Amino acid sequence: MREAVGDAVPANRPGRGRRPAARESILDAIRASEPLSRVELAAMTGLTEAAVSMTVRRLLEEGLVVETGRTPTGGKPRTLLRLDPAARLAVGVYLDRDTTTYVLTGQTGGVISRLARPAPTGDLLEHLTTDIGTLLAGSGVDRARCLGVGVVWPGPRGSMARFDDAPPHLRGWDSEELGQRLAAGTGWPVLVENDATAAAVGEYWVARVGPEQAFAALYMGSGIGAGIVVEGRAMRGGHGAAGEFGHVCVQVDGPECWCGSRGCLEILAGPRTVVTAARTDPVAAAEAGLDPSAGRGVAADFAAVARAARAGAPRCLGLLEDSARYVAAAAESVVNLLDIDLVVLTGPGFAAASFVYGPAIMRRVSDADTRTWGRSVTVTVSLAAATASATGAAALVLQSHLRR
Amino acid sequence: MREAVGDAVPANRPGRGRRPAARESILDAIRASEPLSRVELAAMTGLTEAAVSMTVRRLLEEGLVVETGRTPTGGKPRTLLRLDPAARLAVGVYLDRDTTTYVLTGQTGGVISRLARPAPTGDLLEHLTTDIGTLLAGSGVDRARCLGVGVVWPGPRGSMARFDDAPPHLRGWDSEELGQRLAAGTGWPVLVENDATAAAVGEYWVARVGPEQAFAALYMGSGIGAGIVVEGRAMRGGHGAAGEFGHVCVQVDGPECWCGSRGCLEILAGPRTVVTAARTDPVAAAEAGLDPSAGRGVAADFAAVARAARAGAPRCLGLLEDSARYVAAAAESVVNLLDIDLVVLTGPGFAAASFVYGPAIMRRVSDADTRTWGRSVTVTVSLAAATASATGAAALVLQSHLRR
DNA sequence: GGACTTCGTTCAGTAGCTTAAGAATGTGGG
DNA sequence: CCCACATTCTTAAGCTACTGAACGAAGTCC
Repeated sequence: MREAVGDAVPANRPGRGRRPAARESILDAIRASEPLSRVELAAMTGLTEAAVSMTVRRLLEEGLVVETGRTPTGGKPRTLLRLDPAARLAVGVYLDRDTTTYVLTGQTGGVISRLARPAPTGDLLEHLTTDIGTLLAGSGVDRARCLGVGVVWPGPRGSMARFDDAPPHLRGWDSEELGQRLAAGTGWPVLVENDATAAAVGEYWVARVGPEQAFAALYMGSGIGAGIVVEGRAMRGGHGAAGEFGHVCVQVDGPECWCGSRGCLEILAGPRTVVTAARTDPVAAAEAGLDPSAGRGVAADFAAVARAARAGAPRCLGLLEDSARYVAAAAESVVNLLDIDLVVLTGPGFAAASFVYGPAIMRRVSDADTRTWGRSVTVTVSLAAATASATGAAALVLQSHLRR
Repeated sequence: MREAVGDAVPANRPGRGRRPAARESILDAIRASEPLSRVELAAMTGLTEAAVSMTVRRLLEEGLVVETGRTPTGGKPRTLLRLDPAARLAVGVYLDRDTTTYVLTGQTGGVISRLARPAPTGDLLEHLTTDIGTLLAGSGVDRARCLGVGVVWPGPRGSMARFDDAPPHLRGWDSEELGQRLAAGTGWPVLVENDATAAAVGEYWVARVGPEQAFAALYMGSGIGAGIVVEGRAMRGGHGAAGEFGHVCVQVDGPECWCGSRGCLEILAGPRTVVTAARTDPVAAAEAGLDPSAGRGVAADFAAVARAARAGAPRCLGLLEDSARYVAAAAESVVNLLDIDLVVLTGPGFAAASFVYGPAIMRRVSDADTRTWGRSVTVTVSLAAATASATGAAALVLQSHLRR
């Protein structure tokens, strides 16, 4: 029902036999904690050693996994297994407002090559197809190894039509349709996802988060969202629109939000709000070098404010700290509601300003934490926050394929 | 890892074969939409008709399912299948502050018999064991049909020790330990869960919610919590402490909460706050007939306030409406964050006051809904809100067993 | 060199599904 | 009444992914 566009793996595979559970759990265990030996895999997955042995043999034959080294024990040494990074590839595309970013990643999520283009003015589909071709050709890899394409755009899946401020080149598109037509054009399966969920899956994949951790990725781009991964599965909600972190209410009677509600995080503390405040405050605008008459877009201006704050500009720092108070409160709500263990800040916004937001969230969460809940939540910043969406899109493809 | 106390069903059952997926999906489909024929089951579950046929035969032999009636078609009529309500039983126990409620339910969640006792002053375990015995003996059912005992207490799983206002008879207990010792004492498997999650599972079970609905049960007892069920699975979070709806922040710089944070829903709008406000406001206290010097406990006083409000008392109504504004905002946060389709109000608090909270939540959610998100969230009140915890506890047992 | 330890594989058996064919049970037409 | 026809359900054979148990492999220690 809720499988993504182009996902070629129905829940109950027709034909003979069922979807092998061993394959998925073994690959996921190796991904999260490589290198691992077969005995360790058996212990971690709960499978028998025999089952592990057979499944691993198949994975070795397929080239997904390689044996690398051994560790001495009392008896026969363990043979260590890793994912072969180059065995399978995936393309991730991030359709930002003014830039389209393409990445080609290997099986472990590492970026092999990258391409950035200005947002297309002509036919979106044509641009995507040719740019993906360029990316692959330029990196000289075997196209047959590529598993598919992940596409991320800002905002939830579905139609862009209902958003007033949709980027012009995306206006009128529907994510399902885009996915299907791109799949038809390129011949690869295409997954479409929102930026925050993709970033969460990417982080889960690249940062070796285990399925035992309840995990939330807070994503700040031109808006603010959250991707939530529990028990190794991304939460997409009833209609693929989960993660609207920006519309968590942090002030009952706050200002009206464009969504029709009041006091949403987005309107109180979103990047657009921060930038607007900076543009209209002469001091802050001067600190950040903003041109109040001709803003260069939310993302760029937000980054400028963050740079200024980092360099010591007090007014810009103040604006960010105001915003961070709200974000921290909303983050705490999410942590409390879902019993989250790990919060990762990611996306271009947090990439620029995590030095303010990170400590603010950590303070707010840890206060109640140790005192009341007897847990400890970790708050970190993604290592590749700026490009998290695109690599996340690629990780989506890897995940969906390796779970086959 | 995160299986509950006494749960006899590990994720990968040792021994021969795997956990049969067909059994679970068939039982769940019948539960949600009985009566169903075998062909319909095949269509709904994605299994083949042969698999359905075989699995159903086993279920018939076990007595879990019965054939009841047929519907004409063009050819051979369909044989309709239902759960046999009395085939399996479960006991649910709700350890409230001053009352302990016991229910015995059948397989469909219907209550067969009920027992209420004042909270024990002596040995908790002994009281539980004998009362459960009394309940079963009094209803004259076959003890062998009983699958187990579900126990619900206010607050998350784990130790009660860290809560200052824990009821005296529960103080010092840890949920794991209680479950294990009760299991040892009675010989039945025992599951322990918090009130909100149990109520959510109960509602999911009894109200025939399907797994395609993302579902949140908001529970108001002496505190306020949420149980979240997505894709048919209760979300328990990293440490079984998910659902702390009461500690969603609805006002960044709101008053300090006992949890160590600020502006939590609980402190702004929880039943305790409402009751305190009513006790200290002479007008409201008079309307509700509260004795300001000797409150009868939060639950009772809250119910009194709600009764007065329903009868037209303006001050009490005002207090509830104030509270409802906050609850509605927090509910909206949850709906937006998790893309929830269905919100059910349950627990004694909402049982008494849903006439205020229901419309308030509905208004707030539906405003942004149709305008922005193109979805439609349903807000309803549980049919058995007052006893939802106890029946939910029983439903937990049914669910865990039938998923074997 | 042989006992011991630990790791990994092989082999037979089984549960839970599949596909494919057929049996059961109704309807409607001559 | 009997015979197509439609539809539902069952049976039979086979495949796959596992399990358990025994065995082979590759080291260490004495």
